[in-house]
Amino acid sequence: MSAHHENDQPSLTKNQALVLGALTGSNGPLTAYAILDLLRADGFRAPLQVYRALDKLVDFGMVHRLESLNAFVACRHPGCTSHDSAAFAICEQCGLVTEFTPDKALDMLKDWAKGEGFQMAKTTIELRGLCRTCTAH
Amino acid sequence: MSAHHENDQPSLTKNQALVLGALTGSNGPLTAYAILDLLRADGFRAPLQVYRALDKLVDFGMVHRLESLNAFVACRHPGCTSHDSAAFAICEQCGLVTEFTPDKALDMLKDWAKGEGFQMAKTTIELRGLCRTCTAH
DNA sequence: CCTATATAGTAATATTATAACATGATGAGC
DNA sequence: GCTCATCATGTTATAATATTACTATATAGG
Ligand SMILES: [Zn+2]
Ligand SMILES: [Zn+2]
Ligand SMILES: [Zn+2]
Ligand SMILES: [Zn+2]
Repeated sequence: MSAHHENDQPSLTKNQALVLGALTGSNGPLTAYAILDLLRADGFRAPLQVYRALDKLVDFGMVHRLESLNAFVACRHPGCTSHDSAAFAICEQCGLVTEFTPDKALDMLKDWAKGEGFQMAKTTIELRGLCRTCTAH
Repeated sequence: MSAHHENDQPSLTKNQALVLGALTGSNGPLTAYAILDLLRADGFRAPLQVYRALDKLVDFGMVHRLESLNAFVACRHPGCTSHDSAAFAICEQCGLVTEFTPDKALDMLKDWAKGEGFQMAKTTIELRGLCRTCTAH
Protein backbone atom coordinates (compact mmCIF):
# COMPACT_ATOMS: atom_id res chain seq x y z
CA MET A 1 0.00 0.00 0.00
CA SER A 2 1.55 3.27 -1.07
CA ALA A 3 2.27 6.06 1.34
CA HIS A 4 0.21 9.23 1.39
CA HIS A 5 1.64 12.33 -0.19
CA GLU A 6 0.04 15.76 -0.11
CA ASN A 7 -2.44 16.33 -2.93
CA ASP A 8 -2.66 12.60 -3.59
CA GLN A 9 -5.74 10.65 -2.84
CA PRO A 10 -4.30 8.63 -0.03
CA SER A 11 -4.87 4.90 -0.19
CA LEU A 12 -6.95 3.86 2.75
CA THR A 13 -6.65 0.85 4.98
CA LYS A 14 -9.62 -1.42 5.40
CA ASN A 15 -10.69 0.20 8.66
CA GLN A 16 -10.26 3.69 7.30
CA ALA A 17 -12.33 2.82 4.24
CA LEU A 18 -15.07 1.33 6.40
CA VAL A 19 -15.26 4.39 8.62
CA LEU A 20 -15.24 6.75 5.66
CA GLY A 21 -17.95 4.65 4.05
CA ALA A 22 -20.11 4.89 7.14
CA LEU A 23 -19.75 8.68 7.11
CA THR A 24 -20.35 9.17 3.40
CA GLY A 25 -23.34 6.85 3.61
CA SER A 26 -24.85 8.90 6.41
CA ASN A 27 -26.94 11.96 5.70
CA GLY A 28 -25.56 13.72 8.75
CA PRO A 29 -22.80 13.70 11.33
CA LEU A 30 -22.05 10.56 13.31
CA THR A 31 -20.42 10.13 16.68
CA ALA A 32 -17.53 7.70 17.02
CA TYR A 33 -19.73 5.27 18.91
CA ALA A 34 -22.49 5.50 16.32
CA ILE A 35 -19.89 4.56 13.71
CA LEU A 36 -18.75 1.70 15.90
CA ASP A 37 -22.28 0.34 16.06
CA LEU A 38 -22.68 0.63 12.29
CA LEU A 39 -19.49 -1.30 11.74
CA ARG A 40 -19.97 -4.14 14.22
CA ALA A 41 -21.25 -6.23 11.34
CA ASP A 42 -17.90 -5.63 9.64
CA GLY A 43 -15.98 -6.88 12.64
CA PHE A 44 -15.42 -3.69 14.61
CA ARG A 45 -15.32 -4.42 18.32
CA ALA A 46 -13.69 -1.44 20.08
CA PRO A 47 -13.84 2.36 20.02
CA LEU A 48 -10.17 2.60 19.26
CA GLN A 49 -10.69 1.06 15.86
CA VAL A 50 -12.97 3.96 15.03
CA TYR A 51 -10.90 6.69 16.65
CA ARG A 52 -7.72 5.57 14.97
CA ALA A 53 -9.33 5.59 11.56
CA LEU A 54 -10.95 8.95 12.23
CA ASP A 55 -7.62 10.47 13.21
CA LYS A 56 -6.12 9.50 9.89
CA LEU A 57 -9.14 10.55 7.86
CA VAL A 58 -9.10 13.95 9.54
CA ASP A 59 -5.37 14.21 8.81
CA PHE A 60 -6.08 13.40 5.17
CA GLY A 61 -8.75 16.11 5.05
CA MET A 62 -11.43 13.60 4.16
CA VAL A 63 -13.37 13.93 7.41
CA HIS A 64 -14.08 16.88 9.68
CA ARG A 65 -14.68 16.86 13.38
CA LEU A 66 -17.55 19.02 14.60
CA GLU A 67 -16.34 20.26 17.95
CA SER A 68 -19.70 21.45 19.17
CA LEU A 69 -21.29 18.06 18.51
CA ASN A 70 -18.42 15.68 19.28
CA ALA A 71 -19.23 14.17 15.93
CA PHE A 72 -17.73 13.67 12.50
CA VAL A 73 -18.77 14.33 8.91
CA ALA A 74 -17.32 13.31 5.61
CA CYS A 75 -15.96 16.32 3.75
CA ARG A 76 -18.49 17.38 1.11
CA HIS A 77 -16.09 19.85 -0.21
CA PRO A 78 -13.71 18.09 -2.55
CA GLY A 79 -11.14 20.12 -4.38
CA CYS A 80 -10.86 22.57 -1.57
CA THR A 81 -7.43 22.43 0.01
CA SER A 82 -8.23 24.39 3.16
CA HIS A 83 -9.58 21.56 5.23
CA ASP A 84 -8.29 23.28 8.33
CA SER A 85 -10.57 26.22 7.67
CA ALA A 86 -13.92 24.81 6.72
CA ALA A 87 -17.02 26.19 8.41
CA PHE A 88 -20.25 24.46 9.28
CA ALA A 89 -23.82 25.58 9.76
CA ILE A 90 -25.66 23.21 12.05
CA CYS A 91 -29.45 23.23 12.26
CA GLU A 92 -30.52 22.67 15.84
CA GLN A 93 -33.95 21.56 14.70
CA CYS A 94 -33.30 18.92 12.05
CA GLY A 95 -29.58 18.30 12.44
CA LEU A 96 -28.70 19.35 8.90
CA VAL A 97 -25.02 20.25 8.58
CA THR A 98 -23.82 22.42 5.72
CA GLU A 99 -20.12 22.80 5.02
CA PHE A 100 -18.83 25.96 3.44
CA THR A 101 -15.60 27.88 3.02
CA PRO A 102 -15.84 31.27 4.70
CA ASP A 103 -13.01 32.90 2.76
CA LYS A 104 -13.89 36.48 3.61
CA ALA A 105 -14.42 35.74 7.29
CA LEU A 106 -11.14 33.86 7.33
CA ASP A 107 -9.36 36.87 5.88
CA MET A 108 -10.74 38.97 8.71
CA LEU A 109 -9.61 36.44 11.27
CA LYS A 110 -6.19 36.31 9.65
CA ASP A 111 -5.99 40.08 9.92
CA TRP A 112 -6.77 39.89 13.60
CA ALA A 113 -4.19 37.14 14.07
CA LYS A 114 -1.57 39.12 12.20
CA GLY A 115 -2.15 42.17 14.38
CA GLU A 116 -2.00 40.01 17.47
CA GLY A 117 1.06 38.05 16.44
CA PHE A 118 -0.94 34.86 16.65
CA GLN A 119 0.10 32.13 14.25
CA MET A 120 -3.12 30.37 13.19
CA ALA A 121 -2.81 26.67 12.49
CA LYS A 122 -6.47 25.72 12.38
CA THR A 123 -9.85 27.35 12.77
CA THR A 124 -13.08 26.04 14.15
CA ILE A 125 -16.11 27.89 12.84
CA GLU A 126 -19.50 26.42 13.63
CA LEU A 127 -22.81 28.27 13.33
CA ARG A 128 -25.79 27.05 15.30
CA GLY A 129 -29.29 27.99 14.35
CA LEU A 130 -32.11 27.04 12.01
CA CYS A 131 -31.74 25.98 8.41
CA ARG A 132 -33.86 27.50 5.69
CA THR A 133 -36.41 24.71 5.81
CA CYS A 134 -36.83 24.77 9.57
CA THR A 135 -37.03 28.58 9.58
CA ALA A 136 -39.82 28.57 7.00
CA HIS A 137 -41.61 25.95 8.98
CA MET B 1 -32.94 37.10 45.58
CA SER B 2 -34.02 39.13 42.55
CA ALA B 3 -34.62 37.56 39.20
CA HIS B 4 -32.29 38.10 36.32
CA HIS B 5 -33.32 40.53 33.59
CA GLU B 6 -31.42 41.16 30.41
CA ASN B 7 -28.73 43.83 30.76
CA ASP B 8 -28.78 43.51 34.54
CA GLN B 9 -25.97 42.06 36.47
CA PRO B 10 -27.75 38.94 37.59
CA SER B 11 -27.52 38.09 41.24
CA LEU B 12 -25.75 34.79 41.62
CA THR B 13 -26.49 31.90 43.88
CA LYS B 14 -23.77 30.63 46.17
CA ASN B 15 -22.78 27.83 43.81
CA GLN B 16 -22.79 30.09 40.79
CA ALA B 17 -20.61 32.62 42.60
CA LEU B 18 -18.17 29.92 43.65
CA VAL B 19 -17.85 28.57 40.13
CA LEU B 20 -17.44 32.03 38.65
CA GLY B 21 -14.84 32.80 41.31
CA ALA B 22 -12.88 29.70 40.40
CA LEU B 23 -12.88 30.76 36.75
CA THR B 24 -11.99 34.40 37.30
CA GLY B 25 -9.24 33.32 39.69
CA SER B 26 -7.73 31.05 37.09
CA ASN B 27 -5.34 32.34 34.48
CA GLY B 28 -6.75 30.00 31.89
CA PRO B 29 -9.65 27.76 31.01
CA LEU B 30 -10.80 25.09 33.44
CA THR B 31 -12.68 21.88 32.85
CA ALA B 32 -15.79 21.17 34.87
CA TYR B 33 -13.96 18.51 36.85
CA ALA B 34 -11.03 20.83 37.54
CA ILE B 35 -13.53 23.31 38.95
CA LEU B 36 -15.08 20.56 41.03
CA ASP B 37 -11.72 19.74 42.55
CA LEU B 38 -11.06 23.41 43.31
CA LEU B 39 -14.39 23.70 45.08
CA ARG B 40 -14.32 20.53 47.19
CA ALA B 41 -13.07 22.64 50.06
CA ASP B 42 -16.23 24.72 49.69
CA GLY B 43 -18.46 21.69 49.93
CA PHE B 44 -18.85 20.68 46.30
CA ARG B 45 -19.25 16.93 45.99
CA ALA B 46 -20.69 16.15 42.56
CA PRO B 47 -20.14 17.19 38.92
CA LEU B 48 -23.74 18.31 38.61
CA GLN B 49 -23.16 21.13 41.04
CA VAL B 50 -20.56 22.48 38.65
CA TYR B 51 -22.47 21.81 35.44
CA ARG B 52 -25.63 23.44 36.73
CA ALA B 53 -23.79 26.57 37.77
CA LEU B 54 -21.91 26.67 34.46
CA ASP B 55 -25.15 26.42 32.51
CA LYS B 56 -26.50 29.47 34.23
CA LEU B 57 -23.29 31.43 33.98
CA VAL B 58 -23.11 30.72 30.27
CA ASP B 59 -26.76 31.82 29.94
CA PHE B 60 -25.89 35.03 31.74
CA GLY B 61 -22.98 35.63 29.36
CA MET B 62 -20.49 35.57 32.19
CA VAL B 63 -18.74 32.39 31.14
CA HIS B 64 -17.91 30.91 27.76
CA ARG B 65 -17.56 27.30 26.83
CA LEU B 66 -14.58 26.45 24.64
CA GLU B 67 -15.88 23.66 22.46
CA SER B 68 -12.52 22.51 21.22
CA LEU B 69 -11.20 22.12 24.76
CA ASN B 70 -14.30 20.98 26.64
CA ALA B 71 -13.43 23.75 29.05
CA PHE B 72 -14.76 27.04 30.34
CA VAL B 73 -13.43 30.57 30.75
CA ALA B 74 -14.77 33.62 32.52
CA CYS B 75 -15.72 36.31 30.02
CA ARG B 76 -12.94 38.92 29.90
CA HIS B 77 -15.03 41.05 27.72
CA PRO B 78 -17.43 43.01 29.89
CA GLY B 79 -19.66 45.54 28.25
CA CYS B 80 -19.89 43.49 25.11
CA THR B 81 -23.41 42.23 24.56
CA SER B 82 -22.62 39.67 21.91
CA HIS B 83 -21.67 36.83 24.16
CA ASP B 84 -23.00 34.40 21.60
CA SER B 85 -20.44 35.62 19.11
CA ALA B 86 -17.17 35.87 20.94
CA ALA B 87 -14.09 34.33 19.37
CA PHE B 88 -11.08 32.75 21.02
CA ALA B 89 -7.47 32.27 20.07
CA ILE B 90 -5.98 29.28 21.84
CA CYS B 91 -2.23 28.76 22.02
CA GLU B 92 -1.45 25.08 21.67
CA GLN B 93 1.95 25.59 23.27
CA CYS B 94 1.23 27.50 26.47
CA GLY B 95 -2.54 27.29 26.72
CA LEU B 96 -3.11 31.04 26.59
CA VAL B 97 -6.66 31.90 25.57
CA THR B 98 -7.48 35.32 24.18
CA GLU B 99 -11.07 36.41 23.74
CA PHE B 100 -11.98 38.89 21.05
CA THR B 101 -14.99 40.08 19.10
CA PRO B 102 -14.57 39.34 15.42
CA ASP B 103 -17.11 41.87 14.17
CA LYS B 104 -15.97 41.92 10.58
CA ALA B 105 -15.75 38.16 10.34
CA LEU B 106 -19.18 37.89 11.90
CA ASP B 107 -20.59 40.24 9.28
CA MET B 108 -19.22 37.95 6.59
CA LEU B 109 -20.75 34.92 8.25
CA LYS B 110 -24.06 36.74 8.60
CA ASP B 111 -23.92 37.49 4.90
CA TRP B 112 -23.43 33.84 4.13
CA ALA B 113 -26.26 32.89 6.47
CA LYS B 114 -28.58 35.43 4.89
CA GLY B 115 -27.85 34.10 1.42
CA GLU B 116 -28.40 30.57 2.64
CA GLY B 117 -31.55 31.31 4.60
CA PHE B 118 -29.84 30.10 7.75
CA GLN B 119 -30.95 31.79 10.95
CA MET B 120 -27.85 32.07 13.14
CA ALA B 121 -28.42 31.79 16.86
CA LYS B 122 -24.86 31.31 18.06
CA THR B 123 -21.40 31.08 16.61
CA THR B 124 -18.39 29.10 17.71
CA ILE B 125 -15.13 30.58 16.49
CA GLU B 126 -11.93 29.15 17.93
CA LEU B 127 -8.49 29.63 16.46
CA ARG B 128 -5.75 27.16 17.30
CA GLY B 129 -2.12 28.01 16.88
CA LEU B 130 0.75 29.76 18.60
CA CYS B 131 0.53 32.98 20.55
CA ARG B 132 2.97 35.81 19.97
CA THR B 133 5.26 34.75 22.80
CA CYS B 134 5.43 31.11 21.76
CA THR B 135 5.95 32.07 18.11
CA ALA B 136 8.90 34.31 18.99
CA HIS B 137 10.32 31.55 21.11
C1' DC C 1 -51.69 28.71 53.38
C1' DC C 2 -51.02 26.74 48.71
C1' DT C 3 -48.67 26.21 44.83
C1' DA C 4 -45.42 27.03 41.12
C1' DT C 5 -40.70 27.73 40.28
C1' DA C 6 -35.96 27.64 41.14
C1' DT C 7 -32.10 25.80 43.49
C1' DA C 8 -29.72 22.19 45.54
C1' DG C 9 -27.93 17.40 47.07
C1' DT C 10 -26.85 12.72 45.90
C1' DA C 11 -26.27 8.43 43.46
C1' DA C 12 -26.12 6.18 39.48
C1' DT C 13 -25.32 6.00 34.75
C1' DA C 14 -24.33 7.44 29.95
C1' DT C 15 -21.18 9.21 26.59
C1' DT C 16 -16.78 10.33 24.71
C1' DA C 17 -11.88 9.38 24.47
C1' DT C 18 -7.29 7.41 25.63
C1' DA C 19 -3.59 4.27 27.71
C1' DA C 20 -1.22 0.11 27.68
C1' DC C 21 0.22 -3.86 25.69
C1' DA C 22 0.35 -7.69 22.40
C1' DT C 23 0.11 -9.19 17.59
C1' DG C 24 0.46 -9.16 12.70
C1' DA C 25 1.47 -7.08 8.06
C1' DT C 26 4.63 -4.55 5.05
C1' DG C 27 8.61 -3.01 2.83
C1' DA C 28 13.57 -1.45 2.74
C1' DG C 29 18.20 -2.86 3.09
C1' DC C 30 21.29 -6.44 3.27
C1' DG D 1 15.35 -15.12 2.26
C1' DC D 2 16.28 -12.68 6.74
C1' DT D 3 16.28 -8.49 9.94
C1' DC D 4 14.67 -4.62 11.31
C1' DA D 5 11.76 -0.69 11.46
C1' DT D 6 7.29 1.01 10.83
C1' DC D 7 2.66 1.05 10.57
C1' DA D 8 -1.77 -0.92 11.28
C1' DT D 9 -4.57 -3.82 14.20
C1' DG D 10 -6.88 -6.23 18.18
C1' DT D 11 -8.13 -6.29 22.94
C1' DT D 12 -8.83 -4.93 27.62
C1' DA D 13 -9.11 -1.70 30.78
C1' DT D 14 -9.59 2.90 32.25
C1' DA D 15 -9.96 8.00 32.10
C1' DA D 16 -12.50 12.11 31.20
C1' DT D 17 -16.71 14.45 30.23
C1' DA D 18 -21.70 14.92 30.83
C1' DT D 19 -26.52 13.69 31.97
C1' DT D 20 -30.68 11.23 34.20
C1' DA D 21 -33.44 10.37 38.00
C1' DC D 22 -35.01 11.22 42.26
C1' DT D 23 -35.32 13.81 46.55
C1' DA D 24 -35.36 17.79 49.30
C1' DT D 25 -35.50 22.64 50.35
C1' DA D 26 -36.24 27.44 49.69
C1' DT D 27 -38.96 31.18 48.18
C1' DA D 28 -42.00 34.29 45.79
C1' DG D 29 -46.83 35.25 44.33
C1' DG D 30 -51.53 34.35 44.69
ZN1 LIG E 1 -14.18 19.87 3.88
ZN1 LIG F 1 -33.31 22.32 9.91
ZN1 LIG G 1 -17.18 37.26 26.47
ZN1 LIG H 1 1.68 30.46 23.78
